[in-house]
Amino acid sequence: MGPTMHDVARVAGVSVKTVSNVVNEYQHVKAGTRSRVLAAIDELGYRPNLTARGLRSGRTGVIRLAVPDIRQNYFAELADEIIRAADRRGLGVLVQQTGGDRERELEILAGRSLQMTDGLLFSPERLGQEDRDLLDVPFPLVLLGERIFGGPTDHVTMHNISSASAAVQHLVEVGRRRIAVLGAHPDGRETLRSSDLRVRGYRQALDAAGIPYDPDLVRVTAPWHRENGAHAMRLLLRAGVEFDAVFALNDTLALGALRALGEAGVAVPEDVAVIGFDNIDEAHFAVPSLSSVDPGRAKIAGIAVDLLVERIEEKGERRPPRRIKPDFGIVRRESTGFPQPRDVRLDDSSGTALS
Amino acid sequence: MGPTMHDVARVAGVSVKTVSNVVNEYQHVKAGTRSRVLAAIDELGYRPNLTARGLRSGRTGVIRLAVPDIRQNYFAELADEIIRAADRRGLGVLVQQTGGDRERELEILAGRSLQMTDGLLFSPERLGQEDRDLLDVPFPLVLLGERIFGGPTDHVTMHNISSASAAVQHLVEVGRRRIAVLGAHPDGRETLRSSDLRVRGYRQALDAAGIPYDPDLVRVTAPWHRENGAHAMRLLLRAGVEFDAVFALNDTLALGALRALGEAGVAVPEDVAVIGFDNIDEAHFAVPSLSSVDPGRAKIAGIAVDLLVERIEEKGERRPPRRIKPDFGIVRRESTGFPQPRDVRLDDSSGTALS
DNA sequence: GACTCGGTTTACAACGTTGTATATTCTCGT
DNA sequence: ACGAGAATATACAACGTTGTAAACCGAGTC
Repeated sequence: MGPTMHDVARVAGVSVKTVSNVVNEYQHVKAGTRSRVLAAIDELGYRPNLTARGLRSGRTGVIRLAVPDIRQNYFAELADEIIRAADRRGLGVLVQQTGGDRERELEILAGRSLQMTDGLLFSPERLGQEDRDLLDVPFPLVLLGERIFGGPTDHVTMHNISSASAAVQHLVEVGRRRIAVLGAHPDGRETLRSSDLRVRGYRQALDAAGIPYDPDLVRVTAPWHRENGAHAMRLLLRAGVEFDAVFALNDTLALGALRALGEAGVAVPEDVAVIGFDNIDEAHFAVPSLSSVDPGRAKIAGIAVDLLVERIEEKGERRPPRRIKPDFGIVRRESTGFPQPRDVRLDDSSGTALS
Repeated sequence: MGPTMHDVARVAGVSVKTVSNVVNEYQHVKAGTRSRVLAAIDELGYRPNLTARGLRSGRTGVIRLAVPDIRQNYFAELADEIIRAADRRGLGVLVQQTGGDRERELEILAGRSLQMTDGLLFSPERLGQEDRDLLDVPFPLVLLGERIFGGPTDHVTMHNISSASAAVQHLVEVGRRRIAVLGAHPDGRETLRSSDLRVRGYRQALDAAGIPYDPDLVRVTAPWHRENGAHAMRLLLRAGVEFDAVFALNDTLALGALRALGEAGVAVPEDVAVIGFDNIDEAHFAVPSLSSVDPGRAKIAGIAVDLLVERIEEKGERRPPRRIKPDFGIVRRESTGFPQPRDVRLDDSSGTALS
């Protein structure tokens, strides 16, 4: 254990509180005293004990981020943005993984595990609308993603329907009419999962373009891993259904699909155009480079941290929960016939929505 | 702020210490007392305050992991393994990023930032052998990676030379003799960086196979990003140097190289065989799938956490620093002519049409 | 020279927990 | 019945920090 304020106080010949005042840059400390204390701090190599400070203040300066799996590109990139945003505000980020396990997600909410943190950013993968009441937890919580709506917490999500619709519209604009979907969810009923929302956007775009809906083109694929994208693509090719474009509900599926198309000798984008969702870094470097929906990840991270900090600093009255969706954009790349990557910003609802 | 032990004690009609004893599963508590306390805990929804516990015990149950950039596959996968290993031991992981910035790396070591942690796992990217003395820090530290050797701390690294040599030997075994290297470092002198070590392994393998060394085949490429891999590959193709294989010093470079080879219409592995290093998840799903060196990441993570825990629990005398290198393996995939077994794990219903 | 009033410094308690030492109760053998 | 010794429960202090209130100091005022 390093030296404490008491050690510094003894060396400098002052009281502990004076040391504390110097450390906390309190105004009314005489210059001479200050420099004596600073010298002692330097001499002893004193560092404030944040645990003790945390006990006094009730704050730790650390927030938790709980995601399904940090290896998934989307979450790695999200974590990166969140760590940066938190760092700018002087906060550390403790990362936890649920591995897409419902029990683990419940544990996270129960605060059963580590709670030496000021708040939680939570991106659930198995909890659903029916678990909404579990979100009423006794600590600051901001929800990420689209599995639960209308809960008692702040919620940062994306324009799933309209951005999916814009993606499909982009395929229509490059002349496609038989557009397959990869990544639908087995459950027939339309729910509030992102897969269902994105499929809804797909149907809206078809309607708007006057293209009939063909259920054979909507392929069930879960979970959204690369191999599943490839597998679903192979099945679709084998099924003999005619199609000239693919809308993959995330980039990872799309990259798997690119692989399967490559294996089968199908040219992209000549024979089949492909667009993904998430705009992960890798989309830029795939062969061919992958067009995608950019959901505004950096903004999502910044807003999420801001909301959480707001909640942490909230005194008495709790303001009502907010739901925020950043702007999205369609990134046109080779897989839909745009050789030079060009980022185009679209927005169906001018500015950050607040609901 | 939630209820404290004092609240529980009052409700249960016992002393705080008895509550503490129940919470800590101390042996000698009468069954009746225990159940009364547990009932009170339940009624109030009491949760122990880990900050206070940390102050008493001097332990926080949290370790820091500092890596250059969590978005890089290697580090995401390393972080994943470390979070799992730490979780198994009841530890949380606070993730920090240095962004490959020397100043940030120095700050990390200075403990200037957050030190409400029990120890640090540190993977530097800019510090080098000359900074060895800076590693003598007043908190438990385990070093990851190969930028600094012989420092005063425990160090988990890999068999860079022999595994690189094995990779090249694998290329020789599949009949290649003109083997290019992607990812060498500009600095001429051989140092202890992983790039230099891996190039040394390359030369050893050439010597062993009786293949002459051709400096034109060793391409300087830094940093190790996908686009640089593609760029270096394009330059090599344009340079008119003859080659029938590529050893990329990491998988990310190799994936970039695959892209450039694809663009140029060069067949992999028929015209050029490619092997990478790190065996990131993505190598498995590239087109074609990428052969690679598996450095034993899971073991690295487990050992690193174990060493750190050992240091944290160390009482008086400090044992001398250890250096540990897990076993490595060569993973043979399509890019060196080994067709990939289709091991697909999926949902029952995956890949089918929605209707 | 007593008095006021800021600036400066201090002692003390408190944050919530657990180790130590001590007190109380129980169990058992004689 | 009566200790001996174990089992059970308690009071108090301490971890390192900071808020509170009070004390101290020096200079200006009457």
